[in-house]
Amino acid sequence: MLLTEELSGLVGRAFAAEGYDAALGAVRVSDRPDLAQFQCNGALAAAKAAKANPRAVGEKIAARLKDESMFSEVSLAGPGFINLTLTDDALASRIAALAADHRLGGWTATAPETVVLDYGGPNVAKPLHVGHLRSAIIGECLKRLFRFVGWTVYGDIHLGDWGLPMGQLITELKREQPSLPYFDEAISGPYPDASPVTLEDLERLYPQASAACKADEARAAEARQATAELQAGRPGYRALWKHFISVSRAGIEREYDDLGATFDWWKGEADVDPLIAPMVDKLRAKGVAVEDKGAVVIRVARDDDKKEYPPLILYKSDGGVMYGTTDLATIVDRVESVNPDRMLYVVDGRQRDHFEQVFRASDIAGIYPKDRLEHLWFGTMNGKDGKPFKTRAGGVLKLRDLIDMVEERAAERLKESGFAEGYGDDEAAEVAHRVGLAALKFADLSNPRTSDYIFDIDRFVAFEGKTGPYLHYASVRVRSVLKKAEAADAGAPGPILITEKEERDLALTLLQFGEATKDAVEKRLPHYLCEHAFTLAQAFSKFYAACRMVDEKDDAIRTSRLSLATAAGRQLDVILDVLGMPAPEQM
RNA sequence: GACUCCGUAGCUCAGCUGGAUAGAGCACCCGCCUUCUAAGCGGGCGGUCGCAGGUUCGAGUCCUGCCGGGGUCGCCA
Repeated sequence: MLLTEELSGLVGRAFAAEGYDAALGAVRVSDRPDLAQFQCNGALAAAKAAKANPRAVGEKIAARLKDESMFSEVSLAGPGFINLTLTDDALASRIAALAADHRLGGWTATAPETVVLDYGGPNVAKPLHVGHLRSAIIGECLKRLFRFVGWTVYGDIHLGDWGLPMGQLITELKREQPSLPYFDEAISGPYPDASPVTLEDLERLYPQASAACKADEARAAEARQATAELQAGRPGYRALWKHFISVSRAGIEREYDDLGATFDWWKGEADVDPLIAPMVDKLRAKGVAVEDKGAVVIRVARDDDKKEYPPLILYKSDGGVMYGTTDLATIVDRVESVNPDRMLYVVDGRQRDHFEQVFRASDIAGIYPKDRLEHLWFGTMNGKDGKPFKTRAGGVLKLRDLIDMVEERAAERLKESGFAEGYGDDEAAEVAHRVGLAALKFADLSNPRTSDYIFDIDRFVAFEGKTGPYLHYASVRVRSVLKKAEAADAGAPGPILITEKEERDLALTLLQFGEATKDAVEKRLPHYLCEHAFTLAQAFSKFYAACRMVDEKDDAIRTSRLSLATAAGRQLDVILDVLGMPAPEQM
């Protein structure tokens, strides 16, 4: 049980004994650490409801708590805050339990769920750019976090391989190499096994095609036509399209691998293509899908809507499908395959209206209830000027280049600081990779998911203060000092004995891990976990600066500190693993 | 125009169901390596919480209006 839950239960019983709602006993970490470790504000709420004096209510509750042996102090302050401070013995016994737990006090879901987590969402032929960063990083972290608390998670990359860009690629290639057999309607296969394009070709063709279609309506129409024919099953286009996907996927896989993002499913929009026709037929029969202006749609607007929700288009008037169609069919697919308790989408907030449409459509169609579909949207990534991020040259920054930049900077810092002395080239590169990636990930994850995001290179390569590398540094120092202790035969970690303020603060921080994981899971907000990780690293750093370990003469104090350091290091490493940014062995 | 997210220290941001003296990090200034990694630790400077009303014993937090910015608004994804 979480410490705050244990305390809330205790205080809640005191409220109940005085005839109040036990829920008023909610205890949380104190806002005023100078006054107490924990606080309960329930007396204020109780007094409000009962029209009584809050201090009088507080006095009665406090009086009932004074006998509890785990408190060293129970007091009433201000308008009616109940302040609680634990005895060092009570803290020590709870740290002992935490250290014995292989999850270091992490929260365990009371009702574990099975969920599909949809994140990543890269598109065929488009190299990943900074815009893909957040979905990958947040999604990967949520996947690990949910698993950590006991959920079953299927991570699906949901590859964009079925829309208009495919038709644009086809028509663009046709202009360059019109003699390829894929374009000859007289030929229906077999087609060559070798791809007519390389990854570099695709990355050149797509922007070319995209620009051409924007500038020339005839080209756009041509691409739409090709898309519709591809989706209708034209053999040459299908064969060509398969090459696009396999060539593209290899590159995409490599990039996610560098980011440390892995997926259980590599499904694409096209995988649900066979489900679309039967799905739409069924919905037409039910009267859910209707014809409108030549298209087939599901109307999702409600009378009490504040804004106008356009219908979800299943078939365009040219017969092609849209991403809303594949999104809906993907829900069908997920219900049929694993029938999860929930489906979660880690996608940019600019698509909120779209998901609202899809979720409503799913609900109306009876495919899957809306209240189990969640769009875990994240903020828009802007440049320093508040406008959509662009490089100095005005283009998009490739993810690959960003990662290289950060790792180079990490390597430089490693050299400057003299940390890399004695490391082989391989290890130095590995350290730079881990530290650089942590800088990148922590800079992203430590913002609340829903906040808009100022993309700032300088922030990503800053390794001081509240950063990923700071967490790594703390982790490495724990390892290092424990190694030194072992070499000096300083004894095994012993019973917890709290004497110094820094020890007490570290213990209290360690005990807050459970709440941090619970908050992060329930709100689907990784930054709660980041906040805790930083507080923990800070508490350890202060402890490290104030409390000697290896050469502390008092045996009991020394071995206790080794225990505290061990617990702190293990908890930090568990968190770094969940955040997807494991620390190097040394740095 | 409608809807939506947002406006907190010089900069980037926290602030949980309204509660005590609004917190971090960076930047700036001062101090700390003959002792376990100074990517660290301690101290200082810095805020009319966009503006104006309202609800409340109590508002950065809730309500209304205004100002300023981002985003979305049927056959792109």
